[in-house]
Amino acid sequence: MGFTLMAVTIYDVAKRAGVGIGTVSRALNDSPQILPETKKRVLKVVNELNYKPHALAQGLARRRTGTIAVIVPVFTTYFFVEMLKGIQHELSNHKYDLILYSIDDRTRINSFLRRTLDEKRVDGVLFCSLPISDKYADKFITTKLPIVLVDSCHPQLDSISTDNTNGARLATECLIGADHKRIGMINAHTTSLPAKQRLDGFRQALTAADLEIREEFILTPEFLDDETDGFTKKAGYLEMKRLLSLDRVERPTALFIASDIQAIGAIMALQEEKLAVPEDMAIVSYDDIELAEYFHLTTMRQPIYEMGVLAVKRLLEKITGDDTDVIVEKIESQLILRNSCQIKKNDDYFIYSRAK
Amino acid sequence: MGFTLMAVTIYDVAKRAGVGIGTVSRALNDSPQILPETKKRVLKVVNELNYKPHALAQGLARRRTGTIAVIVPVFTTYFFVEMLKGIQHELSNHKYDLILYSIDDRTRINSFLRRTLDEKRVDGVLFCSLPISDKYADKFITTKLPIVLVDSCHPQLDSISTDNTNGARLATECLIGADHKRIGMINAHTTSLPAKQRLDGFRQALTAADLEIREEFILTPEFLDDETDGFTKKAGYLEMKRLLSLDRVERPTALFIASDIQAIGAIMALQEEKLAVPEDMAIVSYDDIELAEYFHLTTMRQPIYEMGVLAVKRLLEKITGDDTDVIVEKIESQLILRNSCQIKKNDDYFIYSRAK
DNA sequence: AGTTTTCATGGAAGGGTTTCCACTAAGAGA
DNA sequence: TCTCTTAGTGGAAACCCTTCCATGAAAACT
Repeated sequence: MGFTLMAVTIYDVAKRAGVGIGTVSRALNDSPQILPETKKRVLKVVNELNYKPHALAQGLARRRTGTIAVIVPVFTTYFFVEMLKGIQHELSNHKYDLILYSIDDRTRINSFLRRTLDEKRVDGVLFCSLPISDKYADKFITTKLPIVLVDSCHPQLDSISTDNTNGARLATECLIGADHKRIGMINAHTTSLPAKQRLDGFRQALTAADLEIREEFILTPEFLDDETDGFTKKAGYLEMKRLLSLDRVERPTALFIASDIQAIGAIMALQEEKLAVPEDMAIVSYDDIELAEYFHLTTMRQPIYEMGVLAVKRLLEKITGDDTDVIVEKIESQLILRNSCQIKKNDDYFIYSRAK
Repeated sequence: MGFTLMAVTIYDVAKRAGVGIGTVSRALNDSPQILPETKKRVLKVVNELNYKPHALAQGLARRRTGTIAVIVPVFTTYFFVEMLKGIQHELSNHKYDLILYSIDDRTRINSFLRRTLDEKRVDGVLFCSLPISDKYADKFITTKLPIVLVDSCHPQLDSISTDNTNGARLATECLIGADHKRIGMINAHTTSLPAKQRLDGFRQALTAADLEIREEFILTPEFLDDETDGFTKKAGYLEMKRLLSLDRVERPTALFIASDIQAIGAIMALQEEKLAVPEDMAIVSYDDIELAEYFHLTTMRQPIYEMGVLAVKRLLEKITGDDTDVIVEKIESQLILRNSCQIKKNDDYFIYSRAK
């Protein structure tokens, strides 16, 4: 069959099938405005010539591209991979392609957004784990370019995120339930919204249990690394070191740590002092990354994959029907119980061990 | 400024600047065929109207899209994340966008390739860790759509991959250097090219050291899971169990395991029998995934990030200059020495501990 | 001063679709 | 038999750019 060498267009198909180009287009796009037999004949020729519409030309004419943008911070972590998988999976059910932008410098968030808005290369945007300014939120609204925030939020935009405050409260309650009285927290920088919310939840739990909140037990990393907001192993290690410099009887017996990766750093600091988890220090953390299982961390798992799926579903709703109301969806996280926090028997927490 | 509401085109700019559309185009594309002052005036208007070329229209007219496709198997693993990071990073240096296709069913590899070929949505393809058939290799050649294989290869196509055979040989030599005589291997399915090559390297090392190759010490997972080729924790666990059913004096004292994740499964099997690494069983594995550090695995690290970078560089060369010769690049891996394989002193292996 | 070359410019053509409008032929209704 | 719908079709226009060709003016020649 040697003709496929030069691009075959809709005109070639039309000529060979003895019809007009409009008819070919109708045959291909399931238009009702076409005689079934004509359609059949056209499609036969389409197959013979192995004709495939040119995606760009289609996009230009249709004013939609069949592509969405996914903007994430540079993704080393399990978190984004899992989210991307959810997004990909759901997207592939709907014949959309995905253009991936990963941002390695937060000062350039806006330039990414502007480009996405201007170039008209995509039909919608998933904006993940990054803050969006009011100015750009507005631009998306006036331009009517659909956007859904994932693991982030803004009053005027659709978003899917987890309830960090509530999750942190649950995590802390787990420590309270194990009868700890002196409970502290290692947090990340509160410039990060999740960090701020997790702190709120921590406070709420203590208050509700009538426990004293001792500000010196709430630690925030001192050095500032813009990309990570302090969600690093090193930050956890250093803060734990700081805590351990306190006299034994004076320091907390249990800690809520804002992320697993910090918890792992903290555990290393404990190991250096030959201290055991949970006997010398009970720990509950957040995220349930892959490593958490190996460190027996009791931790809050976020349904990341599902967030990706939901975000795509919502985005496609906005793209197809022009649904204008704003839906802010909060997803509950789940406590994964492992050994880092001894808990009294007969508690009814859901016990889980990652299946593989 | 309120005019940006309806899409502003090159005609709007031309009219307002009092020039023709050709001139606007020339001003934007750094053509030498334009008077500097005219250019200045046009660019001023471009700014005033916040004009941005429509990416699709540009692509259609230029016959290139500024986008490349990256095709990977469904990516849970560190490996692909790292590779994607390398790719992204290098790509962003060159103003190219990335469309990500992740394949979750290998029987559909060809349909993905065909689509990429037909739709003309991308200027080039990076095809990662997947086999490509002769038929499609041919199609890429005749269509002249640039493609670079990463972590995979084909005689007629450009590729960047690591030297698995040599890497496996190095890994095995590490065990030989520690004076082990009964050395076995836990492999993955040899349907996977890397698995096959790692087995070759293993054999070469033993032969070169005049050690007997005992076929019963070479284990391959029995159950077949098409997506993973047996590179799983479970596969490692089961094969180690099988090995441990041998009498103690009869079984190997050291193992080369085809991947870290299998090694971790294997270690769990050892732990169940209260056996220690490396005292009861020395292990060297492959990949240096994030978990490897926590299990003190001596393992071969592949320069994955760099492979991504190199692949992009090569692909862009093929896209811009139409360089027709085929370059097959092999990258050396590096042995990361940790505790899972005791080694004699004064060996000159490069000692490394992952910096963070 | 006249002729040729060079250079900046305008705008048509082309890239490959979809969509809309105009047209025909056949079917329905009177 | 004649008119009014209606269904199916063809193709121009629109989508928005780049590129090429023609044009005219200025610069460089003779």
